[in-house]
Amino acid sequence: MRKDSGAGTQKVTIQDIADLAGVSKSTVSRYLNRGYISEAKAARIRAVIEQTGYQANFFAKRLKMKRSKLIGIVLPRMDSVSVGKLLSGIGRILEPAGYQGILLVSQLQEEKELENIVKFSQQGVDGIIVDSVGITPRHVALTRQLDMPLVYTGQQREGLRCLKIDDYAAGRLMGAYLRQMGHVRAVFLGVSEKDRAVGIDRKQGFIDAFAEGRPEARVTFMETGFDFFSAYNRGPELLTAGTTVIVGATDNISLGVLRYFHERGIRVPDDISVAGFGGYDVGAVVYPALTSVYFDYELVGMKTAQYMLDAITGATSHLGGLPLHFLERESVRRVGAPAPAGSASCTALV
Amino acid sequence: MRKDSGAGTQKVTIQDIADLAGVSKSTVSRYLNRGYISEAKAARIRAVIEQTGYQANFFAKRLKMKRSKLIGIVLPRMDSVSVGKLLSGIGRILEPAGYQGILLVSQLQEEKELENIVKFSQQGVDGIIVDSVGITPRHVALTRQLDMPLVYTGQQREGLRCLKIDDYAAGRLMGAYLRQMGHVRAVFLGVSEKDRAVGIDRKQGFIDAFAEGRPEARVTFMETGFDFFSAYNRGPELLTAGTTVIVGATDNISLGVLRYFHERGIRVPDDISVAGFGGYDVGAVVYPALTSVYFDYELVGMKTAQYMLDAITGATSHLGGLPLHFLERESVRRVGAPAPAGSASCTALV
DNA sequence: CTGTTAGCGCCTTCAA
DNA sequence: TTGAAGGCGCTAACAG
Repeated sequence: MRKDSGAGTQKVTIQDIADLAGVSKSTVSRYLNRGYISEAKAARIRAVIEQTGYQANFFAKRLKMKRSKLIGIVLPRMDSVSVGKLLSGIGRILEPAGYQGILLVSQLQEEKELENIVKFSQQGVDGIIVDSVGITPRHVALTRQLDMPLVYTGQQREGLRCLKIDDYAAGRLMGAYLRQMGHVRAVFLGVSEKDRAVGIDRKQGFIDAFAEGRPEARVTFMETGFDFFSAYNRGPELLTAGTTVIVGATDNISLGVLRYFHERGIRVPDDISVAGFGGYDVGAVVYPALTSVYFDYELVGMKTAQYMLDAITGATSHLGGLPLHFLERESVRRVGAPAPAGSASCTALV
Repeated sequence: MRKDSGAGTQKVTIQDIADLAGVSKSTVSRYLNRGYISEAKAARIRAVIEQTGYQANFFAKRLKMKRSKLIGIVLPRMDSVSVGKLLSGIGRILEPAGYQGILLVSQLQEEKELENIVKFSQQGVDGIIVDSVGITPRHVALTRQLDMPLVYTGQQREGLRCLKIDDYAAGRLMGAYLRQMGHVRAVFLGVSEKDRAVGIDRKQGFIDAFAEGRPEARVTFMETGFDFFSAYNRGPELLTAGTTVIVGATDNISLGVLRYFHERGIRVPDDISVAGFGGYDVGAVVYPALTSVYFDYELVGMKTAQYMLDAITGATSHLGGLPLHFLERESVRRVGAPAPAGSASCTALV
């Protein structure tokens, strides 16, 4: 005798409902997938399923199907706004396609990142999205080993599926803006060069556009971490002679700088200008509101997920570009002679 | 002929390595699980596994085992610092225990939250953690239906496994502090009462402690959303006669208020005090730094996960309390006569 | 249109 | 200790 109701999910199998409906397993299976059954039996089956609350066993199904409808997502960390947005974007695409994301966090460690990729591949996910902090040769090798598609975001590497904002272009956008605002000497408060995207490309883009055709322009580089506080602690070294603007590689860094200046009674932007990258909401709430380059991480997530889906189905991807948006707010002031009008655009499509 | 190496994971089965090692499937299986095999065969098997890079098929294993080692996590949203911390905490416990979290996001919709729980139950996870925005009778009913443990966090409900910070106590902590700082008239800028934890408990705790034994004390309630901007927009209504302090139900709300006051040239805390809840890092960077009650969401995550594990293994949980920490920073000033010394403690264990 | 027959890859008695 | 056999729940030919 079988528990007829109330009891938990998962106990009743396709066989049970076949018996109850007086048909065979395969008929039920057909009903469940693409029909080809008489309306009469379909109705009976439907009724039985209804009243038993039958749910197909996920693992049995996957074992047969060879496709898990699961996408592994490897993240460097969890406690970051940009990661949150990225995930929202990924989910926005994955969910309607019937896929589900499953996460593993690498805690900013390369070793763990690799491990996580391997772990996912063992679990038979259909694809892996990696928000990497740095793609090494080992990543490349591993990626080739795997028999499932990998899509990287956050970092870029020749020959791999990658999708990220154009950090170099973002840097240029900021560099061009500050140049046009008349700044000549800047401090770029950046992060480790191990992070190629943020540590190198973004910085280099800035320097290139800032210095372009101006031998007198000077950018001093200083390194810090990703959080407010480590930036705050670099505060005392920031004010070198002639510097008129501090550019943080991320908004968080710039926020730390803003705080430091506030405590020292140094007024922004009157005494010195500050700018950042990311365009987080919080930058609009502090005062002065932080001038920044906005990255639409949610869109990055969406495109990355689409790239993944295309890779799975074998479709060719037409992803278009990732727009960069310049947020001119309050933390930068114009210095020296006014630049020629109309020399800076506010939105670039790269 | 079989591809001997290089090729992807997942193709080689237990049968393959049995053949290669000249033993039976069951022997290999035994080797994989708890041994009981001669060292000789064990060595041969080990070698073969090594060189083939064999990985047990996840789904086949789960199908047999009835345990997935997967914990479903239902989140209201992704783009929030507290959710990120919560997840970090959960991962910290789950991972060493050999479990893995798998996420579904409800986008703050009750309907989706319920759907997500059902979805997980179908997938055969071993347990579900729900960071809920409001536990309804339907949640209660559904929880009873399921044959796997559910643990709620974020909200509380009799008869369900719940684990959350004590919002009432947090409210009291703030209320007591402001009272002791001499404030008499406050505006509590809170959220919808549909969110019982934040919308009701936190507020009520504040009111109770703030007004305790002081018939002259007055708290005006105003409702807003969870983001800076909706709080910012309530700015014009904030300054009612005699009000000396604005308490935001979350730090984000208070940040919006701070910005509004800044724009109006209203000085904090000289002209008016502001305080919040959450104790996010960013509150330390704005100026004045925001006085707040700190919630250790990472710890909440850890305890929640532990609760889950205990529920799975049938162990009884000894979870202890969740500490609340008062962050006295710069945004509140003392008004009127000094309160009797030593009447406020800075840390409460609840 | 439907039932029968095979497995998917793994774990687990059950004898040997 | 080991191998053979059975089955987890489901899908996918294959005949009818």
